[in-house]
Amino acid sequence: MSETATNTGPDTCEKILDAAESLFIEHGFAATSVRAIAARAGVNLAATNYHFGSKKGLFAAVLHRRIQPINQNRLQRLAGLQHEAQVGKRQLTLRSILEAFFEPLKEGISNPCAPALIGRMYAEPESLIRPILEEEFQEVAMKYIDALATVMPQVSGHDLRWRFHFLIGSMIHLLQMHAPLGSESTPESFTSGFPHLIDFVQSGLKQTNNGYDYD
Amino acid sequence: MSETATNTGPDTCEKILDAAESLFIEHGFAATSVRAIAARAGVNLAATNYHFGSKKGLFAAVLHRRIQPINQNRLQRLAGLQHEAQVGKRQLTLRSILEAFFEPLKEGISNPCAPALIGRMYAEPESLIRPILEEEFQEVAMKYIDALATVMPQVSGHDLRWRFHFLIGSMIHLLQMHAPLGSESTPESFTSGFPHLIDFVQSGLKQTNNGYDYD
DNA sequence: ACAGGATTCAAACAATCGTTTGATTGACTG
DNA sequence: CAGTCAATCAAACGATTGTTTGAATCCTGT
Repeated sequence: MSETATNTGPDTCEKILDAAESLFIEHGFAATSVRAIAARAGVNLAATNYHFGSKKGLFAAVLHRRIQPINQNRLQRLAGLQHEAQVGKRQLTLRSILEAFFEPLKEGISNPCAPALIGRMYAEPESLIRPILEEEFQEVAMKYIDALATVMPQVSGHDLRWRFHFLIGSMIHLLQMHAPLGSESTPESFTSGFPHLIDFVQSGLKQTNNGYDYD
Repeated sequence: MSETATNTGPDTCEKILDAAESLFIEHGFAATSVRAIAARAGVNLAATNYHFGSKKGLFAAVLHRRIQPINQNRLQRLAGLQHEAQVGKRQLTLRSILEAFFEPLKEGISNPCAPALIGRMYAEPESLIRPILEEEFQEVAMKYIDALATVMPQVSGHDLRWRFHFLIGSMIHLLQMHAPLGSESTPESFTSGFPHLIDFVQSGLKQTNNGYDYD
């Protein structure tokens, strides 16, 4: 993995990462060939194996480049919220936690296709993404579930984990932009669906169903 | 596609479908070879192309075999509910609609891996599954959204479609059994997560957030 | 200017891919 | 029994797969 980036213009590694990213989003991991990646990147076929070891290594690198800053942002925001709550400046709320979790997806990311990439990631076979997912995501999930537990003390840890699970599912489905059946899958449909996502999962997490009111 | 099933034992077509199904679930479409399918099915390599035309044709057949009875069950149940409501026997409720939509997934299906297959389906590239999805799913989605609209008249059609979209996402995430991070992915985790799914999406659909109560 | 490590290159590696072919089998019909 | 058609078979088709090789080239530090 090259560390020298003194030259102007995109580094070879970055060119490969960019090309691989777009192709993985489009066709998935297995259906994307290393040759197609090298061709789109405009580099030699052997460059991929030289810089990333293997096709799987490249896949992990592509994911890490996008997920890392998002999760770092998530942790920073959550820590900020918890600090504000501790000094009594502003109390921790469910919605503030959800916004801290979701908004890093749509802002600050250099490339707007980062959400699409994360959506596609969940579409790969478990054997491929499970190790990556545990490595990249475990800390964030744990800390956010803990934070949710503090604002929803009446919900058991077991139930809360399930609800968080469906939160992820709703998010992934928006990121994959399996558009609402019939409508178009545009980049804007992600940002426009964003408020709906927050409202949906907020209600799902709270679950104010009183048990008798089922209509 | 053979129609003669006078012999005892599984038909060649069924053996291929069973083998393909398990392999598609395990590795996805692109990462599953026709040779691996034929080997697991115990049939000749050429049998797949003979009976299903192509690998894609086999994929569509595998999906159709599982989705068709589920969606038929969904439509029957919904029609039954609407009939009961029309004759005043029992009024239509949100939960009854949700149960009519979800329960066909876990019952009556000959093979318990049908849910897993549907989960995997959504993991394939759009270009592959979009036509299948529109063909198999459009009617059910439309009718259920209409039914939801009658029990939630205060929600606009636009909002309702988004909420239904997240309902699907939550369901898919459970079907794919991307287990709650760290825990095991077992067939039982699907049935045990089922009530949580219904509770979650029921709250998400209703959205009793009053706008001021955010904690 | 020169040595030396990092990078790029064309070419080839063995393996596997989806699909097709043409012969062979088996069961049923006339 | 002869004839017919669907089904199965071994074998091969050309194309593409991920990866490796060894020489050529670039860039840096002395």
